[in-house]
Amino acid sequence: IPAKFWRACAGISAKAPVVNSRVYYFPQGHIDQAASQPRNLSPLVYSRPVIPCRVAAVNYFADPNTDEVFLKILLLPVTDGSAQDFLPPAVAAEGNSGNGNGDDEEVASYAKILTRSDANNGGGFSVPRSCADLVFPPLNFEEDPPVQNLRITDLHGAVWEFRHIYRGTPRRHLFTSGWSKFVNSKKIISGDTVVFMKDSDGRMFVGLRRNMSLDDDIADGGLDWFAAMDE
Amino acid sequence: IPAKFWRACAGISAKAPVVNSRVYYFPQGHIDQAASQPRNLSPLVYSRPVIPCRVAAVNYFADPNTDEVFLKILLLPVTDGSAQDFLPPAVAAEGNSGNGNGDDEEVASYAKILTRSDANNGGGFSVPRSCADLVFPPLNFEEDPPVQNLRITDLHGAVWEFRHIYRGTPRRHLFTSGWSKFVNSKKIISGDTVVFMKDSDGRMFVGLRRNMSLDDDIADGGLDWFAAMDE
DNA sequence: TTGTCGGCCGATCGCCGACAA
DNA sequence: TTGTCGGCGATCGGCCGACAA
Repeated sequence: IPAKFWRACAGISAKAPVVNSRVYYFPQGHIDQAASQPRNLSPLVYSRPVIPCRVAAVNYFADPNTDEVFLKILLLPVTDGSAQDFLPPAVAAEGNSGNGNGDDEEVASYAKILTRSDANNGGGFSVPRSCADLVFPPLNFEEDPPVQNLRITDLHGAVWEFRHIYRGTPRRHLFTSGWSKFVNSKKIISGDTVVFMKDSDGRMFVGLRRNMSLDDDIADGGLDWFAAMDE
Repeated sequence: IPAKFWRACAGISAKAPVVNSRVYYFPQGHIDQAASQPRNLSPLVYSRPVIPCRVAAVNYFADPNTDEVFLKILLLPVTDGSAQDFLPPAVAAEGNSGNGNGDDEEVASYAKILTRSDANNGGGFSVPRSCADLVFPPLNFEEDPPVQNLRITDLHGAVWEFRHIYRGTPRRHLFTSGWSKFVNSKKIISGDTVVFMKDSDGRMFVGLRRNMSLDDDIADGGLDWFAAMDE
């Protein structure tokens, strides 16, 4: 997926490492915290607690089941001086747009944590005013009520249609038809976050951030298996 | 699963080989027709088109997803004369009741191919008269209407509850409440077959036979990878 | 005896404004 | 500005007898 969408979905606190920057890799931390055990690692990797590396590639993905975004980071150990400009072509093709692909283009985005009313009740979604202003096409307010159908693409390319209406007393923006199908299909629950995005061509996208805390479990700062080296 | 249930569900045309009988095994036929490739076979197996074998074990199973019954058959090649009474304990424990386990006990069973009304419409099931007589407890016909709740176990031990009622003009046996939940949960469609069974203790069971023919594709005689040898 | 149909009743879904935080 | 609630109309599931094959 494009890096700009990854950043919008992952949130401000998530940072992707810069390609060709140098980092420290902590094998034991990786083993402890990874959901799946890392594979294809030479036994030599475990022989030291920390390994200086160069970030050879960073690729952006969205989980096909949960829509959660994640990174694949290719690290190459640096022996401090030799052969540092060896650039493998391996991962580069897998996650499209590693970088340099329209990355300067800006993306308008708005993230909202879903309330119980958004996720469970009546099947509607209360659109925050600034979300409607920032990413959705302006309504024709001379209609009564103002209403439009939005076609929004998720991170896998599937298109979802939402009825966007401005009504009620006092007036507010709402998603009605199409919203509950989206919620049920994605198994979204209150506390999860939806991220609406619009690229410079006006195309709209939607991503998800799952609520990682039945009891505010994991701290907000990321679980890093690497740390940036001081230059 | 017990062999008696396997036989009731598989139908009259399916035949399980007799343990210790001699058969011919056709490796190429197995490879051609098997959904999954056979594993752990010595390359020697493929060196000949047909291999004389002894049936060492036959075990009865029901697919956890489709409820379809199937067999696991352990074949041992016979070298014609030597070491024929070598009996491995391998598969014997896996599918309970290989044989000899209450196999003489009789099972009343009734199989019905589901009509569109059974599978799609209104959510009811038209119980054939003889099915009700053979396997379900008799209703109290002095009630109006005669009605009872049946608790029927599937081949994985899960219990399903059906409301069995005798009503309508003219009177007929029907399943109402509980039937559609069963149909939806098992993904049953018209053309599939349900098999109702009752053991000698009056416990009732239900199995399924899926309709293997979008266009009456496969002939009725089984796909045998072995053939009985003449004695 | 039993497959299919239309009627109909109740449950659920989901769109709505009211109201208050 | 927006979260939650009760109302209520439309839709759907599913129980029913009628009727015919």
